[in-house]
Amino acid sequence: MAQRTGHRAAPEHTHPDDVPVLTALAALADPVRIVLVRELADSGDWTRSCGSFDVPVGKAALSHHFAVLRGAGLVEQRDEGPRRVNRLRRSEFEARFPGLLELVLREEPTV
Amino acid sequence: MAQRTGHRAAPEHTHPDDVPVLTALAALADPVRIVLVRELADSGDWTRSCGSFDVPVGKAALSHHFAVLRGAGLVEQRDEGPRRVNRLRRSEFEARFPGLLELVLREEPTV
DNA sequence: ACGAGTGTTCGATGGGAAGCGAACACTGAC
DNA sequence: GTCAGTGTTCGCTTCCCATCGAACACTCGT
Repeated sequence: MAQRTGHRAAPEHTHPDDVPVLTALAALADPVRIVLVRELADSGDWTRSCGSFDVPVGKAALSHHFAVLRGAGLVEQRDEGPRRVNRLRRSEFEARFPGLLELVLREEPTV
Repeated sequence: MAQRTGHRAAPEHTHPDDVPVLTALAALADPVRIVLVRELADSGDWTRSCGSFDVPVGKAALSHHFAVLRGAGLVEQRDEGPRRVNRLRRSEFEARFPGLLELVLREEPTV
């Protein structure tokens, strides 16, 4: 049931509070996803669509990475017209895993 | 070169300062290694030999896990007679990755 | 010198995750 | 309605990592 107004199925979200540490760590232990999180942190909420990130992977893989980030409570998504815009759940994630996000963000951008 | 007194080759260590974030995260993103770190945190330095941990893996895998932990700057090892005793590099790791270790330690022991 | 206890290394196996291309679904503009 | 743009899903391949068993190395008793 739920609304069948022709809208696209809303993405499933997981709140950081419901995320095990291992899931959070695994989500962040990937080069591509780290880039996504960093770029997201440098942008305003709801300003970046999924396709607007500078990562060397195709659409399919990208979609998968965002699913992982959602599942780890790191990213919130909202449908805005044809595209899906993102927001880093900074405060919520920080409340659940103090210091973790900061750690990933304030790190060597260039390896 | 180096002492050839018949001693076993000392294990290679990596200082936390030389460890990339990704390596640290990847090292902690494993159930077995998390248990090792937690048990190690609850024990005094140099009191636990490699074989004294309650993890459901064989010696070979265990040895590998400790190598990973060493490579991530999480564990220091010293040969003591026939066994290899361990120490969690708590303060050094905490200085390099503030909050990370605490995060892993103060978490649901039972999933 | 021998044997028990402890760890490491080697080779092989299995499973899971990341990647791609193609096909499909939805939105908005024309 | 049709088309271009955007993302998801599906099937498949590839690669990496965790694991095991067996063999080897070292230390310490006896």
